[in-house]
Amino acid sequence: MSMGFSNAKARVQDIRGTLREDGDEEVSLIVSSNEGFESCQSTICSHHHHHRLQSTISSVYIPDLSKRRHTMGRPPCCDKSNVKRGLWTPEEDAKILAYVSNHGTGNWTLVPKKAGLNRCGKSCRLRWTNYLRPDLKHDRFAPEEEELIIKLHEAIGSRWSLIAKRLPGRTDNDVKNYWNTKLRKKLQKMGIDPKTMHEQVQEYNSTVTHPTSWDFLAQFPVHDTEKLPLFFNEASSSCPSSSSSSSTSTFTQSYSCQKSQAPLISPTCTFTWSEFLLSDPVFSTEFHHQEERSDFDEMLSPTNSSAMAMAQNDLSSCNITSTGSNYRSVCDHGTVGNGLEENNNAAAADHAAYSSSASSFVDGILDKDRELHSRFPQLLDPSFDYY
DNA sequence: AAAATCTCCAACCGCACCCGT
DNA sequence: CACGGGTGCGGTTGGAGATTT
Repeated sequence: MSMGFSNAKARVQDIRGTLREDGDEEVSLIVSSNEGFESCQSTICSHHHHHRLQSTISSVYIPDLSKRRHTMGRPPCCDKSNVKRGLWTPEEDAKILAYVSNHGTGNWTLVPKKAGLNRCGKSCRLRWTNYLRPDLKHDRFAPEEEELIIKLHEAIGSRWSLIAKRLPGRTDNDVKNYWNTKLRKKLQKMGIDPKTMHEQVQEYNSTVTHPTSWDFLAQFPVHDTEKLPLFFNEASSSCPSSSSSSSTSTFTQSYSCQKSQAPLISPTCTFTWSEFLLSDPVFSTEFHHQEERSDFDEMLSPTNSSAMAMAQNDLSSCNITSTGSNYRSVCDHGTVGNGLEENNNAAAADHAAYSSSASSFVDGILDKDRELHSRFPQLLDPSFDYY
């Protein structure tokens, strides 16, 4: 049974909390739906930053109020305004939850009045969409999520809402904050300027209009789906040779030199961004909305597809290295040589250890970079010809 | 130990777009 | 077509807590 308040199928009838002797709080929710009433209980642990109810309606999110920061984003912009701003109290959260569960979302300007809140409607909407929504994740970003954010940002820039839609349970605000506080700095430390990368992609995209470039890149071969990132496996369901893959097999193939192995690849197994995006339940649903449709029509149109193709190319086939201030795709422009081909296999063999040692995508890149340099010191030789 | 600096992220702002009238 | 309310979105802020000096 999966419930979400956004469609008003479930209604919170009552919320009660009891403080236990150990400091944790016992929370009881009475939820009704068209399937009847349901009671669920959970414990808010004082040492956990966030919390989800563990029950059959685990999608209902109860924030850990004990750790809430008592800060404000900014002081009230208008003293004449009589509405409250700043952090939300548990009581206010409960009112929003109760209101949304009873009435659903929409018409947020009426919410404060109907819910008995001294807030502006916009603030209520933000609180719901960014924090209280039951389908939100409140745990740390996974390496797979990092990877996806980086690649999508490279392809489409800071269109956080679109990126967030590829990350179930994450809001645009989450992604944006994570990018600004973590990922951007990590990339910059590696000598990668994310802004420049995206601009280069855009520039390349604007100069390359010949459809064959898209055809070539879009059909960039996939050798072995078992080694592909998880989200590519999702997209490659049409590929007869695709098989299931564990979520740990995320990184290695991203650094393998696919292009040099093109002859080995079955021509029947291809990948396209449009397939990738449409294959996702979240995306495919959203794609029916006109706004997103126009966004992605634009993004995926033949004349604008090279950016996505480049990103796809990068994702599926490139050997990313970070040497000094350079960020380059070793295999982008030609054969690298037997060494790297060999390395592809070696990298696959090393996959398990590699995945477990890398704490994040970026860390993974750095690890892989070091590994490559130790295996193939000729890559560091200035006379080495990539082309 | 205290001060300075950095990190994180919830919340805000303001613009643009959608949609009904 | 114009208007206005509602909503979506990206950029920005600011202060508590963490870390460094």
